[in-house]
Amino acid sequence: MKYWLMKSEPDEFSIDDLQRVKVEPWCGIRNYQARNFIRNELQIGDAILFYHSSCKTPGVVGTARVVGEAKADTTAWDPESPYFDPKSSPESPRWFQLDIGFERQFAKTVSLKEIKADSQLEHMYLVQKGARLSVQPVTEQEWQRILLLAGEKL
DNA sequence: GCCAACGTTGGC
DNA sequence: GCCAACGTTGGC
Repeated sequence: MKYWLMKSEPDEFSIDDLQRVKVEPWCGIRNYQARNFIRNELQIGDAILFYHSSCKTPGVVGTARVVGEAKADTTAWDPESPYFDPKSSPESPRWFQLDIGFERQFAKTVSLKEIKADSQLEHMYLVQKGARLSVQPVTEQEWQRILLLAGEKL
């Protein structure tokens, strides 16, 4: 089992939304590196740190799990969708999505500020300069450290 | 709202 | 294949 971090803008889709719907098709990824992770490396059962970005307190707010296989992102060929990409088609899909299931919401957000200040997390991809990937790998040590900072049981 | 750091596009 | 222009991300 692998560990990942996924970013979401809470104004668009928050951990509360995920808790409500239980399972969400994670679509709209339009970055090739993130696409490759989604399509090639994320597997059912993999664990996800759910991260809120572009908000008052950016940080990890809970966990989720991969619950579905990668499949073509149909929003890419929907002209009405904000994620429309004319270069993707049902015959040759360019973008992929997969189902994410709610796991837990932390009682306390592990803020980006805290993560940056933590010497054990200084190598996390998230805090590297210019790191913007919305889907990124996390080590088991980083996973455990984040849960510890959240005051959660592993 | 600003802007640094990237990624993408498209002319050449 | 180069690279300038443009678009996006996301913290502040």
